[in-house]
Amino acid sequence: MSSVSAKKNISTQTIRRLPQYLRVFYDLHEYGRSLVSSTDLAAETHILPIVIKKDLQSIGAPTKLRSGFKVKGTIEAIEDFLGWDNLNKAFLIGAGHLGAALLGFSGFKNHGLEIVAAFDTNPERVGQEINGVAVYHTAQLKTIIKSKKLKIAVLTIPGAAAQGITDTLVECGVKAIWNFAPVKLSVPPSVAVQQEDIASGLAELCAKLKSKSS
Amino acid sequence: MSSVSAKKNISTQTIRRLPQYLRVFYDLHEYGRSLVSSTDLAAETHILPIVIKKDLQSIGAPTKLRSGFKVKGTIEAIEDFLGWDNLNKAFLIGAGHLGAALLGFSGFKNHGLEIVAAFDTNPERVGQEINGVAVYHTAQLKTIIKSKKLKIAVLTIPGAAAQGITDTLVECGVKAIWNFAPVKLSVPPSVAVQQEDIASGLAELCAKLKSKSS
DNA sequence: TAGATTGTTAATCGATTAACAATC
DNA sequence: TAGATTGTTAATCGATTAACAATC
Repeated sequence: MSSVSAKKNISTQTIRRLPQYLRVFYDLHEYGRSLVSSTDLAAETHILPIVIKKDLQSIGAPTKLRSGFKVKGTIEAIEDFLGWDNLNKAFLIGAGHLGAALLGFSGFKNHGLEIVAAFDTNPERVGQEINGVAVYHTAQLKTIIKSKKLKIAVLTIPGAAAQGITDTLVECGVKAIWNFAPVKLSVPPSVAVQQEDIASGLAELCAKLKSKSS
Repeated sequence: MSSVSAKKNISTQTIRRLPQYLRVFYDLHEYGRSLVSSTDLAAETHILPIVIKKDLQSIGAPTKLRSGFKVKGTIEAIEDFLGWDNLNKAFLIGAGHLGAALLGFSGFKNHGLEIVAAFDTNPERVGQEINGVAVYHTAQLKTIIKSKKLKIAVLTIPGAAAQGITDTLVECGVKAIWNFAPVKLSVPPSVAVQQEDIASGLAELCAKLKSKSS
């Protein structure tokens, strides 16, 4: 509990928008812009300027002179807030289609995440390398997690196996689980879980489609 | 505008939870349950019973006797609400890692979606078949969309190409776009867009992780 | 009946949007 | 200065949660 991060309840929605801001700020920085106003950002992102102002304000993005946010400082503020200022080592369980897609997503390096190992039970996959990441047998899970002191897991396995594996992960001291299996995981309160459900987005799309074609 | 669907503003969050309910109800139906109470559902899903009651109520799920929701009828209500009662034919653009993962996700057939064609510009992929879906060259996009009368697109291409392709899709009469590229798309109001940003979930996880390890 | 449940209205909470003063 | 901007407080909107009557 550092006195610096006197965190004043930053909303989930704000947090979800931060990566988008970060991408825009990276671009701006590359183009040499040092300041940018919330109205300019609004034009770029299609988000209302007040929302942007509030969001960036809430994480303490630096903003001098009435000429907008400091580009470099805001990048640092977002990265710092999310802990993306240094790479978090993570591992992935389930090297199927989705797992391989995530392993191939080089963008994670801009997002604070470096996947350093993958696990699978399928003999065809074990021993392979996917995008430079070695695939180990799940039997080696405990040993490797502990020796490499990995704390972040990405779960891309079928729902039926998810809770069992999760229990093992918790035993091994894993602190965060990014779960793509469509199953609510039970974990002790000290472990962070982020649940992704691809079908939620599809449901939203279908509802929009229906209302448009009324 | 059928008088049946006198839709009374169903919240986005409710819509996003529907697929989860649907999965549970499929299971219940398979196990032969014909009725289920919101308290039982709450135990299964870790969602508060009042939330479940409200959600299902809002889409008109049938619920007789003070003994809960009718399993079969609720499945039909959810499927009907989302338009998942008959399969929507869709196509995918960008047969890279993520595209292949989505093509391999057989679960879509339970979710009202059938991907019938894929497009890519990479000569190594064109002409291939991924999970039984043919990969065509993007040059053939217009012809095939129009001849098959496809209305739903799944975009798994790099951000830089997304808006250009989108313009073509709109020209061809596409009505819904599920966009996995990290770019806000500009479309006419008659077209539904669902934006997915994988980084949002990661940001949420990192924020949770930080607050737990304070 | 007693008890568990839905149905429905009200209260709370949180996030977005508006308004406007302060600034350089 | 004039004008665009941040800073900050208030108002609105929407979603969640609580409360309790009605039901079989």
